[in-house]
Amino acid sequence: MASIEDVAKKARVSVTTVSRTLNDHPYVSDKTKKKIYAAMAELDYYPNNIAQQLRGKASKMIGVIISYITNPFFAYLVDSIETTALESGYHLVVLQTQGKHDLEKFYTEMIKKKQLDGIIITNLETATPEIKALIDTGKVVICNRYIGNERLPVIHIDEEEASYTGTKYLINQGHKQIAFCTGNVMNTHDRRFKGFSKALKEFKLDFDENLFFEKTLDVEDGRNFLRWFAKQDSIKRPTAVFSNGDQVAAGIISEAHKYQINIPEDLSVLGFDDQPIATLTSPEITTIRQPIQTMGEYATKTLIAKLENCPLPANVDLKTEIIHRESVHNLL
Amino acid sequence: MASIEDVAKKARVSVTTVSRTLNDHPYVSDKTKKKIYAAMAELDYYPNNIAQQLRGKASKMIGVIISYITNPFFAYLVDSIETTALESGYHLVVLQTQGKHDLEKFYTEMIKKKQLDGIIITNLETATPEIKALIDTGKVVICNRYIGNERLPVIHIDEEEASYTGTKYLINQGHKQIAFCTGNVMNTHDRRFKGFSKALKEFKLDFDENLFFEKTLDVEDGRNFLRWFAKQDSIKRPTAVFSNGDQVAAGIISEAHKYQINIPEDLSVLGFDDQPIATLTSPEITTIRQPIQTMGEYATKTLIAKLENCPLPANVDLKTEIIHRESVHNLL
DNA sequence: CTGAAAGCGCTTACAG
DNA sequence: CTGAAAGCGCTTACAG
Repeated sequence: MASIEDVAKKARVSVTTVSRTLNDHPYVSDKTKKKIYAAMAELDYYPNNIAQQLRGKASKMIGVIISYITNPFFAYLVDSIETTALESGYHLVVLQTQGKHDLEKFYTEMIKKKQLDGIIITNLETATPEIKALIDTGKVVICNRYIGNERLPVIHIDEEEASYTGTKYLINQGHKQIAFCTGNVMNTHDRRFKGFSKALKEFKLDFDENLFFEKTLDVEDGRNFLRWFAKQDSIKRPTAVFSNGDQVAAGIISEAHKYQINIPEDLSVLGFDDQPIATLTSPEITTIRQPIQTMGEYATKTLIAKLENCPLPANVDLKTEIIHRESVHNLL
Repeated sequence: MASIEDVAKKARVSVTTVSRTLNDHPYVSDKTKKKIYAAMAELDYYPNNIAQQLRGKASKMIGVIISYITNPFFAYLVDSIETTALESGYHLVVLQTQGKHDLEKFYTEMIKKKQLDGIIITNLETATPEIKALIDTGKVVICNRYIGNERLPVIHIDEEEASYTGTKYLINQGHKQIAFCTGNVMNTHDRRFKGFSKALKEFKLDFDENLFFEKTLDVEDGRNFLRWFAKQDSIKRPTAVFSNGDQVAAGIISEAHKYQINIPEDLSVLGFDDQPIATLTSPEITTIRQPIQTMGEYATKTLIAKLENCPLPANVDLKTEIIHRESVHNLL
């Protein structure tokens, strides 16, 4: 690989001048520039980005920590982050934890090793002092969710409001026994559960603990829910389920076909996210749309602004919205 | 940020000794090591990976060029590549072209700039001399597909065989008018089309050009196909469609509900890939399973072996298989 | 407009 | 077992 020195020799100038040409420094004569460009082309020269970084240039690489890229929610989030990052000249490293949360520490150390300029963490599990320090230096931004109970700046939708509105919608359709699925374990800090409880309370409905489902995240969890449902006495069955995402909803709907359970007549299913799958099942999924793209874009712009000490992007409203399709039945 | 020199000073040894400790060099006394570790901890020292790279260490970053991460096929491929790479200590940079193939050049230049050790290209469009040179140096591996007609080493399934077998299966179920969807434009080098034609010829069936559908890639393209189908006279309609992936198949099936067209009675749909969506539609999709995970793993191991001058991994058989579900009707 | 030289933070051949 | 010094390929303050 040709180095800047090779170029300098071939063009019969100093490395300083070559470097200046590379960096569009004003004080290089056109004649010299031409010579240098010719030499570069001849040698197929590309500046060694590593050497540039050692001289203080940013790596222009940011990371995103996610659980699974195969989860469409994250695929869409990563898409939006990658696209936004590229616009500012950054490349994106995908860091999957696959549920192993000890990898979070390993990944964030990449900042200290200078491999990465910054990181976007989605669904932070625990805020270690290291991560908090990194947040303070502006090299880490949290997006989507933070499970712990400390106050931390997180870019997210209003989970409580979304879930409150969704639950109220179900209640207004005449549902009184509503199952609730969460991706976490039971946790009073869970914002979606808070919104759910608030709506219930408002309508003086009791919450039945047997209708609470923990760690319900993907298609298979949805299928399992339906299998549980099928086993219940018809009187004890919930009439609706607040599923924790369209993947879960799709699993419920698909499995229902096998048990001759009619969706939505026997069970109304409310999704979350509004992923493409929501229009591919039969019936299609009524769901709470989440502005994934805007969220990813805003998180990325915030991180890059912090990295470059620029003014932060204007606040955006991460509004959610109920998309009415076919999986919720009106009992009234 | 503390540097190796800071550590050396604090531990009262030379930087050489610190470096040796860092790299598990044998000739450092335990006593010295202890002092050094203590100093490192106190200073929260992390070796600057950039400086290490400038001294010849690999960046341990590889890239993968894909069109869209939101396409589940690529999400699964990237998942498998990332997981395999991490096992060898490599991190993965996701490089989306989003259809803009001029980005391929920009991305491969990251190798020359030393930002990336190597790259896996999926669906290479055109093999420029630069890319061919990179393949020769072992820094680029092509995975999945190469559209051009030069002979290039590509890690892929036997597309022709898969498509031949799938088509024969449809014919054996009594189908004679079979529509064919491809992601590309009409191209006699298209392996799937070759396999399709071969099966047709074998059974002395004519291919109807009107049943050939170009650039059919995603859910929306599937919906469009169904809309076209619904408009045809029943006699002119194909009885089956070789869709170019489960996304397309899912779009067809979903749209069929809206047009009162029964799948598979009115139209048999054969998918490709065997993605999770294949069990979520109603009816579920009969499809040709593709070993995406094995393919990603093998491509990654091959690239890393080449980068590290190790023996290449043993050849694996990337076998495809028809998964029988509900979307193909037996006419006999 | 141009160049010599220091230095970014490491590793390693050489010397002890 | 330990250390002084060169050098990886750049950029930049300084001098001209």
